Amino acid sequence: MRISTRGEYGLRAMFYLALKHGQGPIPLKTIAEEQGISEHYLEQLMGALRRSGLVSSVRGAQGGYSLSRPPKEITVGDIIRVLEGPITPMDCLDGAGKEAECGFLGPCAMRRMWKRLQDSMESVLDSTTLACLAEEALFFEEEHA
Amino acid sequence: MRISTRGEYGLRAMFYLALKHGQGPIPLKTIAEEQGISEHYLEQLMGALRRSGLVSSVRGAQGGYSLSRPPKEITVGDIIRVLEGPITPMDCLDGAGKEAECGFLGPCAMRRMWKRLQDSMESVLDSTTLACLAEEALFFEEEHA
DNA sequence: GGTAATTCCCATTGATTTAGTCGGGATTGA
DNA sequence: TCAATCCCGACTAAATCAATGGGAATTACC
Repeated sequence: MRISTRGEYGLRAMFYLALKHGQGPIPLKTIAEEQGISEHYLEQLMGALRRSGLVSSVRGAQGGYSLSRPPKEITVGDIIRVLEGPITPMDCLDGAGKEAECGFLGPCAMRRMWKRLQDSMESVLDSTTLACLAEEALFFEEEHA
Repeated sequence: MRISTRGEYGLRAMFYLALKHGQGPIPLKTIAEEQGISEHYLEQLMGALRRSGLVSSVRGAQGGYSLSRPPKEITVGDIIRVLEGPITPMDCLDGAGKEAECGFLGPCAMRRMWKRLQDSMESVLDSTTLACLAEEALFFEEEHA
């Protein structure tokens, strides 16, 4: 039940981009250094985020990555789904016909429990936006100042 | 964010034992056949569950496994923690001093988000007992009859 | 007491995933 | 042009997953 470094690093990178939103493209190198992440590894993650449309990139000198939507329109769930796949504790909940496998479609009590778990996970991840995170970080920074 | 087969199989086995609770020890072979799980693999899981005190075992002929507490006193969370480790999306939430690692103890907005996720997961898993699952299964079986 | 049933324990293995690394090619601003 | 940057595919070492295999210890039953 762990998020891997893909999700963790990817979210941290996106959080950083949210803080810099509106300041033009940020080079990968800056993000990686600032967040203490291997540059090459982060590159792979940013590639996935770009292909999914969450960030856009500009090549060449002065290039870099930026959010393709405002921070309040990007949820943590969006990011995690791109980097970690569907948010589900059990494959049988992931649509795509896989549910037939267990042979207890109707009366599978465990499946209903897993579904409740999935719903509770998605409700947290889909209700938290990058803007939420940035705001929260700012609030607690002030409080500790 | 997936439960592995350890948690899945282990829960299924425990659910089966809950249905048979009070009928004496159930041999591993029966559980494995009934639930379609590799006997040898399930053996390892039952070993862990025994060492954690959730089931007790009787060796020799007529032996087997049984729940060491009534089904309503065993939660899904109990089982998952034994077989999958602590329920947490991120290591830094798992006490034991690991939290210092990220260097953002106070103002880490992401950490607070992960904590909310963890809480929501634990609240589902810790509030569902084997008795709940058994009851639910019975209810839906009737409904579909 | 013998035997079959059964748990218990340790080691091994093949496949997959994770968390990177490496090297180079394409694009663009100055 | 050239330096900064993104882009892409291949490779790898380590860990984890999902078992498999072999055999020792225990016990009910005849």
